[in-house]
Amino acid sequence: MQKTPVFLVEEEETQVHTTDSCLAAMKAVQDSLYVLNGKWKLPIIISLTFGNKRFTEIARDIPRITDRMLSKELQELELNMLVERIQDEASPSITRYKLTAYGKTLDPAIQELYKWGINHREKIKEE
Amino acid sequence: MQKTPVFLVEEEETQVHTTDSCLAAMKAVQDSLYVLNGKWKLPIIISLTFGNKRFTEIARDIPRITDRMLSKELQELELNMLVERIQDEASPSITRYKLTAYGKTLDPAIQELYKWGINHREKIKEE
DNA sequence: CGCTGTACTATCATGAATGATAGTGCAATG
DNA sequence: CATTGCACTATCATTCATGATAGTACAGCG
Repeated sequence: MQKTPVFLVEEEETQVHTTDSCLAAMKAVQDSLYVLNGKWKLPIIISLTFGNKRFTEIARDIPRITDRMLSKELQELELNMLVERIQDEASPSITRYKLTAYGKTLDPAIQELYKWGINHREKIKEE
Repeated sequence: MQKTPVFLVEEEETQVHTTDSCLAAMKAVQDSLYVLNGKWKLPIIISLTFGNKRFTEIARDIPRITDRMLSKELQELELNMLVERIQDEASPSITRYKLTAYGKTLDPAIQELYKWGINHREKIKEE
């Protein structure tokens, strides 16, 4: 069995060939976070998992968000095809936002972050 | 079969009682992100999932990170009990960092972010 | 017609996060 | 014993994300 040429010392096992897959993992995760970056993207997405919403409805869902931020983040989410702007057919002056199918693929990740957050809050309380 | 009281359907239904669980979800997710915030926390954690490492080893794993940032982030991760600083018993001048058991509980979330990141990169390539 | 609500955009200010650079004390190494 | 590597810390500069505030165009409503 040939080992790939790593820096080693002591228990070689500790360090064997970390870097490739490690780097790949870091990159992938950073790709995700890049799309979700900023303070408000996930709150917005979460708000929209509860139904299609109008601008002000989202704003009301998310404490302390400003119009400027909501507008900006929605645009970025649209660019990344996570969120879609839709016009009401009946009254076209009404705009709504909805999660795209692609946006919904974030659900498993959000679920995990949700679970961990809940758990973490518990843990903190115990101290 | 009783349904939990959810929103659904146009008009009033769209907004019925979203806010409570929605807010809870947002908060939990934000709790998670609060702990993982910054550019480097997840890369560090990922690096450490590949084995206990010394300061410079982690630094080498993560392109472009500076000593200052690595040091700072490691401290925060320690404070949050995700990472542990350990002294080698044989040669106590050697410091290593390891993921705590608690730190490992982040794994499912990281896995999902990883999967999504991979998938997203594919999607982008297709365009 | 005036008022309120919606869905924004524009401008400016600020603070926090990060980067760049330098320096420290200690250990091991040749 | 000089040099290199390790594991940091300190200081300063800069950028970027966010916040604060104001303003716009359009619509529906009474």
